[in-house]
Amino acid sequence: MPRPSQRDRILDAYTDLVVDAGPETVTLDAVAAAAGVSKGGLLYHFGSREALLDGLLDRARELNDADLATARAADEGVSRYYLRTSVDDPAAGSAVYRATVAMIKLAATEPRAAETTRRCMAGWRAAMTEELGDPLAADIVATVGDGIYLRSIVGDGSPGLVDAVEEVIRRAERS
Amino acid sequence: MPRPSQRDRILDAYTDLVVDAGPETVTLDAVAAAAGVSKGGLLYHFGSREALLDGLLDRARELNDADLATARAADEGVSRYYLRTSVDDPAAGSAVYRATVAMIKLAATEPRAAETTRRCMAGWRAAMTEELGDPLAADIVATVGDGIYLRSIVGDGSPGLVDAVEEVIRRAERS
DNA sequence: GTCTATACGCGGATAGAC
DNA sequence: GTCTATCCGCGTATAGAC
Repeated sequence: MPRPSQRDRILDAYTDLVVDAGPETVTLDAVAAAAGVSKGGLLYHFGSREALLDGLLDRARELNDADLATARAADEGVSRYYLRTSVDDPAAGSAVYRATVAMIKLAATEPRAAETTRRCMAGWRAAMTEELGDPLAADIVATVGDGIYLRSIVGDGSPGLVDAVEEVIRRAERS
Repeated sequence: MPRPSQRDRILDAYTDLVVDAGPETVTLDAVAAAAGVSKGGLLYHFGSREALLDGLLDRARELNDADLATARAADEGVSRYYLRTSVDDPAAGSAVYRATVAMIKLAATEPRAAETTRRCMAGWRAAMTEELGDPLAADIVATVGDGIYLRSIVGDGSPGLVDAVEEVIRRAERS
């Protein structure tokens, strides 16, 4: 992994700010300061606020797709992988996780972000349906994962589910 | 029910705008126009943007509490009631539903909204735990409901779950 | 490539008429 | 109580130096 480009550093800063302050309060000034560049410098890399959003969304999508690929290749299976990584802590979370949370927070306001989020969710649901065979079981697992994301958006964890991933899947599968 | 006060009309307009455009784009001008008053008129009733937010949050909380009380009294039980009403369509939704969606969208940015949302969620979870006995089953049902809300935030329905409410609860309960 | 300085528009809030 | 007019601050974007 080469050292992160200036572009990536800026996107990292933007992502972090969105995750812990919310989209509305994030200004170009704040992003620039957090990334260690001036506003002018930021606007050299991303011509506008919208371009910055697109940058975040593109990267979120890439990270998501890579993560889904990893999950598909994992021994534990997609469902287990998804549920397990959904209960991560947003603050200490992985790059994918933080990008995803940022994307969802942005989705409350930006149609583009909502669209990208739907795409990502659909990918996971499809993979889980494929894996579990039973569409309803897949839908339950996917929805539980989505619920966990919503909770982290509102600053709530899902402690009860962390240790119950196996059992949740087992119950979802019963017919 | 007396005809809605001007205050309520304004809150209705604000709620609707947040639900279908997102918090970031909603200006006092837009709210005033939608409510059929001038910006000055709006600011007579709510002294600031923040006061307007508080108004929405207070009402959302009231509506939520009343809804929870209804659910507790319902023959079908809290879990079934919660899941069933969670799959409502946001556009055509009830007042509680729209207020809740608005609150969650606001939660992405406003700590106060996040706090209120957590409170509301906790109330439902508690009621379901009480009802089902099994904490994990309650947690699963609650999380599925939350996931359904997240989906409607990003403009996605949960068609597969609409007709499967009974079955979802049945599976969640299995131990 | 990155910075400083500045122009510009918009949204929030106030003052005061009616 | 509700309106119009106006002010002010802030955030985006541009121009141009280095």
